[in-house]
Amino acid sequence: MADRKKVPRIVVERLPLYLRALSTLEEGSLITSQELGEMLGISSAQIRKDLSYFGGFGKQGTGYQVGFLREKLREILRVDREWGMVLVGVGDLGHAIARYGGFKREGFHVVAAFDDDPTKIGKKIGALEIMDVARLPEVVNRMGLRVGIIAVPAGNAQEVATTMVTSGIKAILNYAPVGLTVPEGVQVYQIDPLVGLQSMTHYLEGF
Amino acid sequence: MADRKKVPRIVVERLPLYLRALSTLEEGSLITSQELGEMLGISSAQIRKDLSYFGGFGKQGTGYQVGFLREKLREILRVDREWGMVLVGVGDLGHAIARYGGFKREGFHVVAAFDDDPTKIGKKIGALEIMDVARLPEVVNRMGLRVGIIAVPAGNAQEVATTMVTSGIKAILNYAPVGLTVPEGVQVYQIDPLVGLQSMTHYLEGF
DNA sequence: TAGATTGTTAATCGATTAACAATC
DNA sequence: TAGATTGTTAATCGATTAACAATC
Repeated sequence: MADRKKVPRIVVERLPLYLRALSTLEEGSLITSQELGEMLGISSAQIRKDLSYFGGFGKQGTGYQVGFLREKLREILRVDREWGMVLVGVGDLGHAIARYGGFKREGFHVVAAFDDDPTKIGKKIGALEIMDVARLPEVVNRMGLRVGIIAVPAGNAQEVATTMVTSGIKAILNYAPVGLTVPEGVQVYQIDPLVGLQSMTHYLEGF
Repeated sequence: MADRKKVPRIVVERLPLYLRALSTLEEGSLITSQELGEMLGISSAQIRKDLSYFGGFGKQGTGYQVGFLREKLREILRVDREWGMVLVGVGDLGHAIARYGGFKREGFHVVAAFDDDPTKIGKKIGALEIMDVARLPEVVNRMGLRVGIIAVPAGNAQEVATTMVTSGIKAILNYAPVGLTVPEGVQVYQIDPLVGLQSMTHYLEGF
């Protein structure tokens, strides 16, 4: 019943996890914040608090209807539609990304792929023709794309990000191991496996 | 000068970023917390506080010696050595991971690769022969490995994680879109691009 | 020394948890 | 109604920032 106060980013980042857990359950069934919390290793209070930023989706004494809550979360996250994405960088990682079924299944589709390597341009990746990155602005504009994926080496990532932003991209999934500078209002989500490895090894005592 | 109080995980996860920034600088040069903060978009106070959990590495009035601080961070994170890693799941993503130069460059090497697909077992990935996942415990034990990477579908990830843990793995980089349950003392770092996409689209108003 | 920046303490800010009235 | 669980407020916890004495 809130919707007034600013929603912390960390709250928004938990909603996809709730969505993921709900999709393992029967549409028509009921679930309590307690049960959902146990599935995710999160307190029931946190789940109720998180949801309350966006409204009241449950029933006292009963819990939440799985299908209904799922629909509401999809609306909040705006994943109740299909999103076309532009991919820049078609190396090993780019190939894996373009082919990954987990994105498509959730409505995220790579609809254009770019590289700056002349030996790759013109080749196909699935049904997609790899294009010269110079054509990115034109394509993003024509297709009205808002989501971009960066899978180029660290040294080229900022340049690609800047091009994306000036072309109209508003959300960037960045696989390059470098922090990006983008204007206010543009989202960046950093995929950083090396940070993961390097922080985990800190805890490996005695090896 | 502290080293008493418990270090928050979020602090440990920032150290790799400091390390990354430092490696773009001259070994022998000096840097202030102010400058390092500007490079990373972090306050200078936070950098000094983070470092103070582990000791005093700077000089008042001067700043930090790049090479020295870098060495200290490498010790703290235990990345002042080579780490052998076991990879399970050799699909597109697994291939990209095994071939990724960014891990090797920082001393993280995939030294054994496994899959449960009979058509893949025996094939090579670079110099590595893909082995039956049934042999994982034996290999992890023999090679004394502590770090594992999971690149299997969501449905198999927990099973793989459990096998890894019973085999002696203490740190898991998990690319499967599912939360893992592991015993206390085992580290998990979740790579979750879909969470990234789904949380970013929330902010895309009016598209 | 004079100037500058660290390392640390205290103040602030924000997120999580606890508790319970509301209500289904 | 009686029992249960939400939604929300207040209390707690933890992380970030500000400020400054220490000191190079």
